[in-house]
Amino acid sequence: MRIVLVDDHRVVARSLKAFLESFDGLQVVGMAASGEELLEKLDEWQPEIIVQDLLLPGGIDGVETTRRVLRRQPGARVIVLTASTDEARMMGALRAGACGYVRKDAEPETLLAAVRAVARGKQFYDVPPVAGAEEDLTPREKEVLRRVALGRSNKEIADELGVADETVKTHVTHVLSKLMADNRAQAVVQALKRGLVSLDELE
Amino acid sequence: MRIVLVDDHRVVARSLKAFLESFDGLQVVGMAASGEELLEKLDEWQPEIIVQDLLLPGGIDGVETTRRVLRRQPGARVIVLTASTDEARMMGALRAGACGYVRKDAEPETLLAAVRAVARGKQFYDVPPVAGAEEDLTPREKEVLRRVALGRSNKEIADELGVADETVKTHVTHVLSKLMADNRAQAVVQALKRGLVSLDELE
DNA sequence: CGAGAAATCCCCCGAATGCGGGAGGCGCGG
DNA sequence: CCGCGCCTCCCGCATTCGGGGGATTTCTCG
Repeated sequence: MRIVLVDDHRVVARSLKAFLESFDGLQVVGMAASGEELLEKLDEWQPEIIVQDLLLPGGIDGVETTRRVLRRQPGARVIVLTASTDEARMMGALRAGACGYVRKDAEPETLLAAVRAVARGKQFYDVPPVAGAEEDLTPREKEVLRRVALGRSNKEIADELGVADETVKTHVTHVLSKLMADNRAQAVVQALKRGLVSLDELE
Repeated sequence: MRIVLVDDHRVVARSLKAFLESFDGLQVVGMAASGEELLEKLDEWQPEIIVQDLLLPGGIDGVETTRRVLRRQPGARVIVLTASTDEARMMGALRAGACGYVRKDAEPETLLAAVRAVARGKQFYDVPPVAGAEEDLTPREKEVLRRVALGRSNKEIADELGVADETVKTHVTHVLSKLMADNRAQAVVQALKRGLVSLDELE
């Protein structure tokens, strides 16, 4: 099994390598710290399985990385290995074509099982604890929410988006309602918890 | 070297074990997923070195874990291994007596170097990229900030703290100034980025 | 003792926020 | 075709925010 690890935490990546390679038949043929790096080396490595964190630095995030990898190598199998219970992002990865999902706080055997299941062409999902009602914000609402998290005022957001501030107020009201938040501060926290925006991308 | 790993991500912990034990003289004699678990097994394991994440589940966080461990085993050496560039929390751990600090996105050799340095009685700090002007909020200001992050209004905070809302306004103004934030939403983001509050503790 | 920080309270004031409602246009799928 | 969701805009209104000023007490530290 030719495996590639994608994790910006090099200590973690190298350790995963040691762990996985302690089992027969598993070989880590490459490690990347970002989506860009993975895409660069993809042809060279020709991995069968990609174990990938969702929280990656650089221009393309984990979900986008998965999407692009599978477009280039439809035969590859992507296992998402992530720390946070990041439902929105996880759903995104699955929709992007990942066929495995393991949380970092799972038993190591779980990851191993995932690798082996996926290698046999099966899917493997370390089931999330709760289904969780998918709060879907409209594209516009997400844009507004992102800017709210950046501390922008309604008027500033209106200027940036080229609309009237009444429009922004409407969007904000809808966002607050959907996130069950009483004000922008709570909306920001909720957005972060649900992975609608990430701390790292703010600034 | 008797090493104990503390990380709630079991996949990561087990992998670290594999990585560290691939070197002579290093032996992982125990792994814990929380501060409580570590404290329970401390007498049994008798570790010389403890490699510990700062973001731990359960009642006691990473900093508090370090503090308690060193109170019980002053001879033990604690290396903090953390993912986020979490300055406030890091400083807390150092003040609590940790003698090593390595970021998870460092080179694996860095962790190895840290273990070996610490084993020889030295300190090892994988220097943070920027010194970062330590914004020290007063205790009261931190209390207020936490509640701002919870989405409380000034009046609500005033009631909770049993003071007048003008007082809260003063504190909030000071916090905004110190965090260089223009409004509460930005203050929340800054607080999260600096580890003054953590996402997990918010509800 | 005196300096200074911390915490508390007070006033004024303009701007931003959040809520309620209404309303028109546009595109997509039944 | 007709409805429905999305985006857009508008009005009014009570509340909250954030900045400015100044004031007091308590406490620590040199």
